[in-house]
Amino acid sequence: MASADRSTETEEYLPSLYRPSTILPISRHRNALLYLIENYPVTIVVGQTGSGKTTQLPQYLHEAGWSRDGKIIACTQPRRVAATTVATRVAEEMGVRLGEELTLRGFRGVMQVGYSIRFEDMTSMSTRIKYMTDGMLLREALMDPLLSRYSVIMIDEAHERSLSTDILLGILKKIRRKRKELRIVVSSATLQAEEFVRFFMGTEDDAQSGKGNEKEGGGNELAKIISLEGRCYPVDVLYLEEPTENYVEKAVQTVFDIHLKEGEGDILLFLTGRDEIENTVSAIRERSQDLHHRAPQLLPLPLYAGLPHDQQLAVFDPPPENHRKVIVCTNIAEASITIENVVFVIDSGFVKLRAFNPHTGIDSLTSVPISKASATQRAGRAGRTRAGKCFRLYTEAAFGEDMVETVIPEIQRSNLAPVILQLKALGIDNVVRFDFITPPPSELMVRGLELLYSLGALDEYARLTKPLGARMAEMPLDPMTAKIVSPFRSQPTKTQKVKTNGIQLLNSIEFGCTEQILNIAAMTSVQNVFISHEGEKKPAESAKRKFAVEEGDHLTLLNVYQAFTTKGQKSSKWCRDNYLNFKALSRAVSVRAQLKKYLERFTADVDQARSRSDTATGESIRRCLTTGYFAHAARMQPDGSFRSVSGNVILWAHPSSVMFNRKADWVIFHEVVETGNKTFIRDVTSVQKNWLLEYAPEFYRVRE
DNA sequence: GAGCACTGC
Repeated sequence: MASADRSTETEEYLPSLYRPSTILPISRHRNALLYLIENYPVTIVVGQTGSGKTTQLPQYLHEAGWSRDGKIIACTQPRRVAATTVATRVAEEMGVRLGEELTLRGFRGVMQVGYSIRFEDMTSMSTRIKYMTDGMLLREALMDPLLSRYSVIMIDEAHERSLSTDILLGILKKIRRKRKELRIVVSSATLQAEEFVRFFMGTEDDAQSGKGNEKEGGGNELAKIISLEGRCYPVDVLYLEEPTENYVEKAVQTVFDIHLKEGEGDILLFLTGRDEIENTVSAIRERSQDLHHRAPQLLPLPLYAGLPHDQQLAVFDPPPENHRKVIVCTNIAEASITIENVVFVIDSGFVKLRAFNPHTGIDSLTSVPISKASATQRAGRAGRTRAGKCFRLYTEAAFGEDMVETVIPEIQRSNLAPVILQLKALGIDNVVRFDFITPPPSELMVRGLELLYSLGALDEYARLTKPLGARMAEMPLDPMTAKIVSPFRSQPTKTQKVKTNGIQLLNSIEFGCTEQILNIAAMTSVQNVFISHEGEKKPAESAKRKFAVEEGDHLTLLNVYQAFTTKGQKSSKWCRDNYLNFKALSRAVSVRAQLKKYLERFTADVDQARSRSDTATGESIRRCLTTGYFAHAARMQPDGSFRSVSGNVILWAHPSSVMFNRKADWVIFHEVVETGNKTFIRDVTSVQKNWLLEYAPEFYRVRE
């Protein structure tokens, strides 16, 4: 132990190129890992942060020959940033190992180690180890259903149970039956290891009947667990003696208690959202003025995903002399972002979680108690640099009795329309019987199937339609947006033919607005287009008004996109002057380019479509939007609220919408978010009632 | 008249 500790210290002085990877805890398990992977189809690696599994295991596999004969070792990550940083680091390490070829070091390393994320494919023919986002591997499965290029597929951070991870696990279990030589590695936190084993042990029929067994191989031959110790420092966990009514107030108080009574080290405070964070930062700043001017000072910094990028980076800067940083953050710092030098963690015990209600079709975003796994993860953030302390703003009894072990997987609380579409495109005809590690509730399945049917992506036998449904699945868009971008008509179903005199869902080419629809689809795919600098709300509002279009947000977003790419010349200065988010708009440009490539592949008529786009009117664009968003329709009530068509729910235009204080009758909207006690619709556009009846006759006939 | 956890293709 002593020697391990010493080498950890020296590590910080050494350039990363010479990082002595042999001292990582995983190196002791090298042979055991290789033995298991050689002899068992599935290996579950239980490893804490800092065990080195992500960086070392793919290298061991490479050295052991798993990348011979042109095969590739894949390692998936739930986040883009992880895929790129890990790949870069492993390329450096391998460069060192090829010591005699010093001049080729970086080159050789980068060529053998690559990464693939959306918009960035850093791989080549000679790539042997490939880090990638889990969503990217799923995309590849559309082209190569057996993922035949890969000899080993490691699903890293599987315990996070992202949508893509869960789908991949089911797909991999299926692939493994056809490719006995494929090796699957699942990396997991302690709590869920057994669940992964049970999943891979069970046959498909067992999954349906709810019981696993060990039929295949006649025993425990399929999946094995191996545990790696992590490398982190001990963290003292402290609880409240009495529960608190107001954790925000308690948090501020705890910050000052730590500041006055504890030693050096920064503080990480977990809260739930932007509002709470900004209020807390101000409260800490205000109360800091009471500190003696020569005593150590506090520097409170907000951190959440919606914060402009430069302000996010501020949390990594070393604080000025005589200052202690207090980073007040959302869940973003639980797994996505690591900040060095944090010694104290304050955990509110809450997180905002999204859940989809299949009866109303509404996504709610509400604050709920975290899971035990999350609490452990948050506490661990205090022990990355040296021994730390975690102050939990709840009682030990609440931890033991009120908190669930792990959070409900995303697949059990999401709109499944995109999942179903993806599975169908992967050739899974019977999605209800698909081998999910945890099957989603049937109401979610039914709702998803209904939506896809009404969009024309599935026929009355729930088969994927061709070309429309198949093409929709290929595009990186949600199904409703994919419908309006897709250049294909849906084939009328038998009942439609009878009931609607042959009127069908049209497409953007026929409406003559393909170019505009591409821009709108790209804009609704990015977040936070408008920025409001703190204390500058007024000028930001009037800047926004310049782009506003009376008919709604979609045409307003179209205006912004067109201004950015023409007048604004895609410049960051122009964005600043107009209170627009340069990064978001640049991303919209990339998304649009990508969507355009899909369209070009789908149809040779794009040029023709472009010439017709000059004649596009606001009305034709709004009509086209209606063909995809008819299920998201609502009607304004006399009091200014809206009543939704499906679920009959009271909705309010989001304050960011141009419809916030405008009169309208019928509208369609991109998304609904329920927060606290109000339900908001975002990206709202006015339409006419007869368009809804015209473009979605069956949907509205049923509703009436 | 007042507000948006986190990811990913």
